[in-house]
Amino acid sequence: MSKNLVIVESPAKAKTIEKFLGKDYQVMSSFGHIRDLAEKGIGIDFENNYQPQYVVSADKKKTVSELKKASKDAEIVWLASDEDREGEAIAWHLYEELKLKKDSTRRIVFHEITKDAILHAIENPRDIDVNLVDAQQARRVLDRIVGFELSPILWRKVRPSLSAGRVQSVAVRLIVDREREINQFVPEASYRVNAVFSSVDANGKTVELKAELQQRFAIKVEALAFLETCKNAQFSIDDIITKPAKKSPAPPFTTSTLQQEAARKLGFSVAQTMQVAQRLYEAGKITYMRTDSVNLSNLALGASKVEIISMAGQKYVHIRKFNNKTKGAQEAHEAIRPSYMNTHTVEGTVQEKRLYELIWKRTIASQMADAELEKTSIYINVSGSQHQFVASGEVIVFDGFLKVYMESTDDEVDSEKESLLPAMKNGEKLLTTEIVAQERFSQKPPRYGEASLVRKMEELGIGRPSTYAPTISTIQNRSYVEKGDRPAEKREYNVLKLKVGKITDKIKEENAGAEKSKLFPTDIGTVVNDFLTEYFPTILNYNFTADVEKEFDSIADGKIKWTKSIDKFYKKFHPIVEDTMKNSERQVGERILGIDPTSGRQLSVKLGKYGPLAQIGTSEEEEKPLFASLRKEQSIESITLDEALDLFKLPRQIGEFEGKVMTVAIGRFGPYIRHDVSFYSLPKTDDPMEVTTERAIEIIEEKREVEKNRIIQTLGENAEIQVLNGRFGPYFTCDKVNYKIPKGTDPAMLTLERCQELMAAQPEAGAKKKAFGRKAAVIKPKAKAKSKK
DNA sequence: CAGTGAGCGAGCTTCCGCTTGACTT
Repeated sequence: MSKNLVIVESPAKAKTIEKFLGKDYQVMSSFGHIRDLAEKGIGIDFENNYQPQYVVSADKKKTVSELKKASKDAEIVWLASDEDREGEAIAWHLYEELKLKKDSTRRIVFHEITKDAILHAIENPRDIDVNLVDAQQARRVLDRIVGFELSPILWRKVRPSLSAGRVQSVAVRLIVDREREINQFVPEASYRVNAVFSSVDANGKTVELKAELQQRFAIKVEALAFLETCKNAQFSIDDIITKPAKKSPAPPFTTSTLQQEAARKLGFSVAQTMQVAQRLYEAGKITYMRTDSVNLSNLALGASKVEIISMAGQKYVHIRKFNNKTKGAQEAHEAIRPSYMNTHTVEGTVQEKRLYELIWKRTIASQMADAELEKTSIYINVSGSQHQFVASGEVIVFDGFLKVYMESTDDEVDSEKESLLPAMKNGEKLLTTEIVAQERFSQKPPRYGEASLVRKMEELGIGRPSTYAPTISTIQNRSYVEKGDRPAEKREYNVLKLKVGKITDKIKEENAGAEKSKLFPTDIGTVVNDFLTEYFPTILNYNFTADVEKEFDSIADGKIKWTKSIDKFYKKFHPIVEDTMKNSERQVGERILGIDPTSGRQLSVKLGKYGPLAQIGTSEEEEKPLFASLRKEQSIESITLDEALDLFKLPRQIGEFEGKVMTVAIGRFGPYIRHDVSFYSLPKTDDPMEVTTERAIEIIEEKREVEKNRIIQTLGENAEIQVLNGRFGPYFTCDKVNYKIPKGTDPAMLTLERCQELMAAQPEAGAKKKAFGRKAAVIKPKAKAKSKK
């Protein structure tokens, strides 16, 4: 039996620390928080000064009893949870729940998992910081009050099972607000002028120089006038300016920056990044992945230096300490870095390899020298005009950290890469090959993706490293926002070109504004957001979290009692909750679009029981209203009267075939043709409003042809085995279970025996389920009930 | 797998932050 019990939050951490401390120390993990407010009801005693009702969570019962047992046997219990608000609370909950004694309990903290740091911590124990614990209790109770009082309002006024909270509701607001900005955005056009100049260099060779006019023209007439002056103008170099410049590396990764870079460079979703990082962490390959700190341990700095020297040389080393600038950062851990800097690559899945490599490069680069550049600008005069062209180029004099890593940006890639410029002299005369004035449009604000939303949240101090990924999932699970693509829109632009003394004027077409995997607000998200912002502007304010954080800081500093702080909030908040519950209307987000010209009745859109719908007439009128669902890509907010009217043109009869009527309509799975009792999906290329009788018959016959070819052969006495052509290629089916056919086997040549072999080799799905179900039943009774069905 | 849209009204849903597994097509 060990004399000392050390309790940390994470089991992987426990394993590492145990190695440092030797056999007198047993290290166990609490797996995070061990208890929380009661799940049933609100879990706060409002009659008794907001007394929190704590309960050991169901999944922590086992952990707690194990810890209790070990703590009884130990002489000293060392509470080594993280040094932040949550960590302090974990230590306190452990102290309370394990019924520890003050004399035999020590609170210790360390920011990095190194032997020195841990030994140092053991030598410098302290007491539990009660004020910091109280700040956490205030945070916890506030979040419970906000979440559990707002959500029921939504159940009543909008739809059951919805949710609201300090973090998620503001995250949704960011997306709704951005969507409105985009909808209201009016692109501004201007003319950008580019020229290609030529000259002869010292060796008599012709060289080219591309330059852009420093000013843009707002209107076509001005651009044309400028090109006119260029017709007979002289072009000469006015000045050449060369300036040194430098680029510095980005700091090492935090959770948020790792999520952003993995999204940009590897295309990972936020959740995927965290899963892969978790595996690397558990394998001991990287430090903890949920952190807001950019700090590196001295050990890591030293190891980085060694690596950089052996890889690139001493002059590439530049050891830096980065400062954290993010709001509310609590810095309980190090930045995310490789555990061993001399491990350049790891074994594992492709994803693990790629993420590790990213982390390694980012860490190493952060300790490397600045890149030194030389920026050159050549200014070119145009006789008869005060405007100047400028050509700019950039040369890397010393690559520094760029040798290993370059941070990506969200901005569209600037297509004109700056590069080396030809050698030229002041006053040199230039000839033009062509000058082009091209109409350009200002860009609308980009929609948020998962990672860029996380970045914005971090900037506002909303959410924590451990909650970014879950919050992003929650707002999608509640259908407040959806991840989706928007195709590019065709846009015309004007090009004026001056070449060999002649100006041509053309209209060209471009595709602009395509977006992939971005977050779009749904109608329900918009309705919920508008409702909450109207009635609870304080909570929905982007600064609400930052404001309450200040309050929590005061509590942590001992300046104010946590119950007093909560009381002040609750006394203002709760009456609004009651009032809203009683006096607000049911929220359907109705918009009246205008009058249906054929019936003269009102046309409106709103949220219905099964989603957004358009409605002709009102329920007060004698004649019943007509209804039509909105299409998936339409929204209450942006649909126009004409678009809504079109919805009522379906279902549409499109003639007869084999004596039966064909109708075209749009269902849950998109546009389809209905003929007799069968349904035929319309290919994407066919517009349901345009489909002709002939085309419909063609589609029906095509589908029948495919159906006919579906069965390759049947086997067995009662034809119980069918070899079929499916969406993913040939397969065979028996007893409603599908089986794969190995590559290289001709499906038409399959024999009954071979099929039976394959069936034996691929165990039946039902049997598998049963086995899992029984195993699960021991731990979770619910899983058993599920698998029986 | 493709038509809905009013309604008896039971009993359910929900927050944010710490941490890992357990389950599965």
